[in-house]
Amino acid sequence: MRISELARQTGATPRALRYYEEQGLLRPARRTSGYRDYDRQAVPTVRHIQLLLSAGLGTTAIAEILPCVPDDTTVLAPTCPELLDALAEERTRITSSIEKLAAARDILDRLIQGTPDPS
DNA sequence: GTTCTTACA
DNA sequence: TGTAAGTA
Repeated sequence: MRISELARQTGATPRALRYYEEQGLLRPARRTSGYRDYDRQAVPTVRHIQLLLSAGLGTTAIAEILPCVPDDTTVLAPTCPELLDALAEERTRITSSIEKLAAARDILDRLIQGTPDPS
């Protein structure tokens, strides 16, 4: 199928699909016309990419995880240790971000309420 | 008409 | 990422 068809089936814009390819997330074949030619597997693969993206993972992390996922998989289940490691690392990063944001929020709370800061 | 690449805001 | 330009 061509790019617009894959876009229709996944909700991703053609722009995003080309970007995924640029990031090494998709490797569509090429027609003699130069048009990208995606196979059916591309649909679930793009859905996996979207899921991982919404989980906060970057394209580089996803590029490492994708090869661990059987392309015919419906639900993304941990298949190889690399996948678990990558997800665990991302979770650590997210936890760290949450802590920093919470600290920033606390500071704002004190400023808003005019409470003297603990230092 | 659709897609491609490149480039800019 | 959206969009415009100039092609194939």
